[in-house]
Amino acid sequence: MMPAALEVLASPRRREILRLVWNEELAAGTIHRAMPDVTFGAVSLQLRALVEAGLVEARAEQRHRFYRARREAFGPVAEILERMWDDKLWKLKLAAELEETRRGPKPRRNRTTKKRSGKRGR
Amino acid sequence: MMPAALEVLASPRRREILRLVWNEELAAGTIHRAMPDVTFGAVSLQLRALVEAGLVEARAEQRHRFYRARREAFGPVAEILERMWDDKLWKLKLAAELEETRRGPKPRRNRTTKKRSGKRGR
DNA sequence: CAAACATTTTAGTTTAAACTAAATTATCAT
DNA sequence: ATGATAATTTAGTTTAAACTAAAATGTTTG
Repeated sequence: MMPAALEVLASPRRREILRLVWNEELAAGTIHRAMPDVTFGAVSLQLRALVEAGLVEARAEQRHRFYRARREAFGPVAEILERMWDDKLWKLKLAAELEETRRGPKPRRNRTTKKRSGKRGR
Repeated sequence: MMPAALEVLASPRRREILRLVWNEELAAGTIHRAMPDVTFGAVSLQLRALVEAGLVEARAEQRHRFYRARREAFGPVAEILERMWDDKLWKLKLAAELEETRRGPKPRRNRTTKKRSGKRGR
């Protein structure tokens, strides 16, 4: 548990993702489907932050990338998080925080990355 | 330990303050003197955040206000923090983070709140 | 190879956090 | 009251986080 991890855990959005990949490995797309209020891109960026902090692992398989929590990396914090997720009151609190904490542009509607032409090589 | 506390712990500055008032009660001014790179006002605001999160208690005595950590409120996190503070490597990390994390206007120099006229009633 | 799918990356926008400077409040001493 | 000291509060500034939209990357399938 390094100081950086505390920063990562501060975000309700990242905690929400963490909860999803706590007990099972999930593909990025599956994680995104569980939080339709943000774009796929946003989820991908948060997943990156979690991986860089060493809290989550990624595994590529075919077109998918599967993510799961590295529970060993949490130490005593694992307990705190699990208790939070079990507690109904805290579930409500998380919902409220996600509402509040939404940053970036004002809420719009349909949240998948929109394709357009699809040309241009690098 | 509520979700809000995780947010509060995310700030290196607040963790620095917390460390100071972990084992002893200190006046706001004493705390500020220990971190001369920020103004008294900035310290006061962070103290407020810590008190509002229930992590720190304040006691008024004469012209002073004494602050101390409410260690009961930390649960398993207390251990994490104490280990962080004991660890020499983490001490270096904290210094680096404080350097990095300095927000607000670019660094200037002398950091006490400057007085001016001092009139004007409310 | 093109098209579809799964995901990441980039560039730019909005919002909130951490801060500063100054003003204000509060207490004590003269 | 006036002044000195201790701290808080307010208003405004800067920076970084969370996000969006679009483009890019990589993989599988026809």
